[in-house]
This record gives sequence, C-alpha cells and structure tokens, in this order.
Amino acid sequence: MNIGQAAEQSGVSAKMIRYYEQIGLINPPLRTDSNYRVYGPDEVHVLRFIKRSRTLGFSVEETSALLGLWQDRSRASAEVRDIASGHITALETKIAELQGMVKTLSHLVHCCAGDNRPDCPILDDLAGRPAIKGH
Amino acid sequence: MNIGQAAEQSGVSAKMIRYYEQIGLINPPLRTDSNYRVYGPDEVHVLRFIKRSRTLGFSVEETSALLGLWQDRSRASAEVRDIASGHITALETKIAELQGMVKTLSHLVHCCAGDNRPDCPILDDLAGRPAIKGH
DNA sequence: CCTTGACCTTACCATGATAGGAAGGTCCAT
DNA sequence: ATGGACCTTCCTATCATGGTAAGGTCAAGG
Repeated sequence: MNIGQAAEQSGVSAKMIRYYEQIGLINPPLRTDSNYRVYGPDEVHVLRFIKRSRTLGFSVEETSALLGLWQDRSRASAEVRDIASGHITALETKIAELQGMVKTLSHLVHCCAGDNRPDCPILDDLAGRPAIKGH
Repeated sequence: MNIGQAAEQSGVSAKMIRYYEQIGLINPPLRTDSNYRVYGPDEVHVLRFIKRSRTLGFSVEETSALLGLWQDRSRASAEVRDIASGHITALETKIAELQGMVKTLSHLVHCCAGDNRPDCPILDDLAGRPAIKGH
C-alpha cells in the first residue's frame, strides 16, 4: 500500500506521515524499487493509534511515550495511567482558564447595551478602567 | 522611557514590543539620537491594553481590531460586543472539546487498575479496540 | 508505443506567538 | 576609562501542520 492509501485508511495526512517518520515517531517503512514508501496493515494500525492519541489532545511527545508502552510487551499499566492522569490535570487547568475568560467576557458583554454610544465597557476594561459595577 | 521600562510597566516583554511594532500592531515610537526607542505613558497604556486583550485569549489580529475601535472616537459599541461574543462562542466550543477529552480519559483511567498487568484499557482504546464495558 | 493524469519523491517556505542568542553600539556610575 | 547594564538588528528555534514546486513513476486508454 502506498502512502496515499495509508493516509486515507488512518486519517493521518501523507504529509504528516512523512513528518512522523522524519522526527522518529514511526519507523521508516520499506521502499519499492522506485523509492515509494510501502505500508501494511500493522503500520496503518500504528497510524490510527497516533491519530486517536493526537485527537485526545496528547502531544506528539506524549504520543511517542504511549506508543512505546503500547508496543512494549512488558508495559506497565500504571505508567500509562499516570501519563493520562497528568494530561487530565493539564486539561482541567486549561478548561478553568478558558472558563475564567468566558466569565469575564460574558459579564462585559452583558454590560454592553450594543447600541452605538461611544462608551463601551469591554474596551474600558481592556484599557484598564474599572468596569461598571452592580451588573 | 526606554523599551526596558516600558516592558516592565506594561507586562509586555521588550522582545514582544519590538515584534508588535514589526507586525504593525503598534506604531513605531520616536528614537533617540542613538537609535533607542522612546516610550511615554500613552504607549504604555496601549501596551497594557494589548496585554489584557491577549490574556483574555484574543488573538493578535482580534486585539488589533479592538485596539482600532478603542482608538477610534466614533467607535461602535455593537461592533466590539460582536467581536467579544464571537470570541466567547469560540471559547465555549474549545471548552466543550476539552471536556470531551477529559470525559473519555477519565473513563479510561477509572477502568485502569493501575497495577502492572499487561492489559491496559487506555492503550486498548488508543489502539482502536473497544474499551471494557460497564465500567 | 505514447500520452495523460494521478500518484509519489524531496526540499523549501509559511503559519502564530514567543523565546533565545550573537555581535555590536550606548549610557552611566565608579 | 572601564565595567556592567542596557539598547540595537539579525538569525534561530519552537510545535504541528499546510502548501508549493520540480521532478520521477505508474496505470489506463488511444
């Protein structure tokens, strides 16, 4: 199977497959006489693993660690769980940050009549002036 | 005031001040005879505006739009509100995505005994095999 | 057999926002 | 006058991905 088919079957673009090979995340595949990369079902399986891991928000580096544990027969389940737990913590921190932003912005938007008067609580806040109190 | 003081007072690094100037987000300041950038309180105020906007998650491009509206005397409050509202929507979409990731991962982590047995539901999920049902 | 079009190859450039460093000039206090 | 703290420009890197260009390959159909 050529790289195009492997890309289609795995959901990873051909571009990214070559990139993953270049950075050592996946092993270089066999080549045909005409230098085409050749992939089999196992390689596609690995690519799908990577795709899923990336979709779940793991970095390429974390994905690399997970991939190593997956392919290691004497893998430690606890180690995988720790990576995932750490990732959950990071995600929750990020979520809290974003929620803080939404809260601030929602407050400002609700204070903003949206007419064309020149005073705007959102801009006033960005400019460092205190927002209008009491809703 | 030199760039170092402006950086300190605004919370924007000197590096980023020069970058913002380069991409046209801020105007080039006056220079001394020895080619040093010179800033005054107004410029610091603009930098603080930018800093706050970036902290609230607006991109540099959105920040540029907000800055233009802030500095425009005939600014339309409604336009600012629309930018902020769109940003809130984008943030909420992102939050929902992250929460989805956390949910999936939490489920997997809770299915994972964390001992050293070789079967690991997290890896199994990443590999595309169905997770153990019924928790 | 030859052309056409779809595929593959490598190599380079771009993104967005930020940080780091090198090499050299400037300013101020000792 | 010297040293150290600051400034200048220019180059590099990050992370993951997309694009493009120039050229080689393959299969199908005329």
